[in-house]
Amino acid sequence: MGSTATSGNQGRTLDRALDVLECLERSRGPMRLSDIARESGLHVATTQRTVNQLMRRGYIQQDRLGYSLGPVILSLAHAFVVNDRLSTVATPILTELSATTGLTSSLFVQSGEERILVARVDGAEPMRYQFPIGRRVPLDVGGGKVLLSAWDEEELDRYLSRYDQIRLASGRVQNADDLREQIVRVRELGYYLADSERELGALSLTHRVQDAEGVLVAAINLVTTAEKTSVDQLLSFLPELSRGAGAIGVRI
Amino acid sequence: MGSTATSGNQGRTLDRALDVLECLERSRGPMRLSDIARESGLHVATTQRTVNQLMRRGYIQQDRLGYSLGPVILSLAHAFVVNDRLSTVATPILTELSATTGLTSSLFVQSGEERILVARVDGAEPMRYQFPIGRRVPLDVGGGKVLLSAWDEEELDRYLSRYDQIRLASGRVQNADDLREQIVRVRELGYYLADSERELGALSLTHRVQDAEGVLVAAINLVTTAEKTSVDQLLSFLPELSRGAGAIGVRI
DNA sequence: CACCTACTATCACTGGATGATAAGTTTTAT
DNA sequence: ATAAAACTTATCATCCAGTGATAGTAGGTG
Repeated sequence: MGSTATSGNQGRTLDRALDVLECLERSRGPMRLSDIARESGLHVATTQRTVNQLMRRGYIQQDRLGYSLGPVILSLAHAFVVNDRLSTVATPILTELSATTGLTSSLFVQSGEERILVARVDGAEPMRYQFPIGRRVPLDVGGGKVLLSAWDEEELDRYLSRYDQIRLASGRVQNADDLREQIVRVRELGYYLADSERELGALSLTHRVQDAEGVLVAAINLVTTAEKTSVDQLLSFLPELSRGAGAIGVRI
Repeated sequence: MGSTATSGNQGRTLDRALDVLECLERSRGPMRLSDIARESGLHVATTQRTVNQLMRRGYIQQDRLGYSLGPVILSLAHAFVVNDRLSTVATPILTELSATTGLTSSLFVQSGEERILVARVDGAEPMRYQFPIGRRVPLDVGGGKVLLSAWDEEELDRYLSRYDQIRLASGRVQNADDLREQIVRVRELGYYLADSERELGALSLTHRVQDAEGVLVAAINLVTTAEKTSVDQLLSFLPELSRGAGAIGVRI
């Protein structure tokens, strides 16, 4: 509920419209108007106007069961895919990385306090469950910490001070201090190894991607399972992973 | 310029924001702030506010070269793909259609005065150039006429009365009368055959998709080239195409 | 160093967004 | 079949957020 918007109360209209869109994004299956209103904390009349405006533009569609995202989203996504420098640069490098390691490799970027998977190349034998492109994951789990490690102290402090309150309820095992410790280690090493963190037996090795000026722009990782790959084996791919990250960095 | 928005002057803010997004959608490569302002006909200050709001939310990203669509678009698109009833229902049917015919089959829906490709399954030997998923095409070219054929007279009249003025400039061969004639024929037959209409040697056979109540919800087509398939051969697939359309229709 | 361009910040004004209310419509229950 | 419950659309006075002219700042170029 309430979601991200209305910080300070400026740019309300647009923020609310985006709230509505992301409401539908999170929902699986169509939503009724009143569902959207409740979920996003808006007045029904406001929701109705917003939804209709988005519908007129094709960002939302309506059927008997309710409202859902519309086909124009696909048009935007296509434009993103063909234009985005980072993902187009990264894809061939991920392909090579997956070829040499036999594992699934992927690239994700930060967006707010989440990371978004923008490219993925499957390994020799794809895993039973792969993150789909476009998937959003919070920054505090798994390889997201690589992105957090680039935050300046002030931002990080603010984030961590909120962290315990917000995340304890949603069932995180780690607390703010654990997280800070992990972030510090990532800063030293430049990579992060996640062992059964998100799912039992899931392994991932994540490395930061920096541009020519040294600013963090993304992260790439190799993901596998404990059955297929040992931790040591995975770590042995670190040079390849690091080289891949460097190759992406210089090309943007 | 000016684009779709500001019809009547209501819901301005949101419409303008969407204009900005679609501005970036059309552009290949990043745009400067002033480019966006000029292209969308907005004041620079307004553009700046809008762009920053969209950027805060991840719908737009900025690099040295300018602004472009952001990764959140991918998240929305992923949600659309997994939720959209029509495209998920259609895909297996398109797969079967492509298997039996050996041709590329696709599904598109109407959005405003354009159609959007929402699903595609490649044939045995994919063509050199395929429409990508998310591609927008005006309704008056090729199989789009199948969607136009479902418009009621009043809407169609208004559309056709604008047609000559708007489209003659953008190099269409057909005029409003030609178009009306073609639409009438589609209404009788239920399908449309496009022969070298968009590109020389390109052939496509498009059939309407109606739901249980008989309202048009989409169109499916088979697309091929003159070298690979004769017009008669393509027309011989009409029963399969029609059956596929029916199968989609009843499942939604 | 001066010039140009791109972007950001400020602020008074005003018109569009807002939300309470009510009417209309569809779906569900009895 | 009828009632009722839920969902959606329409109306409108109030007021605040969006607007855009202006000015200021940063970054790059000749």
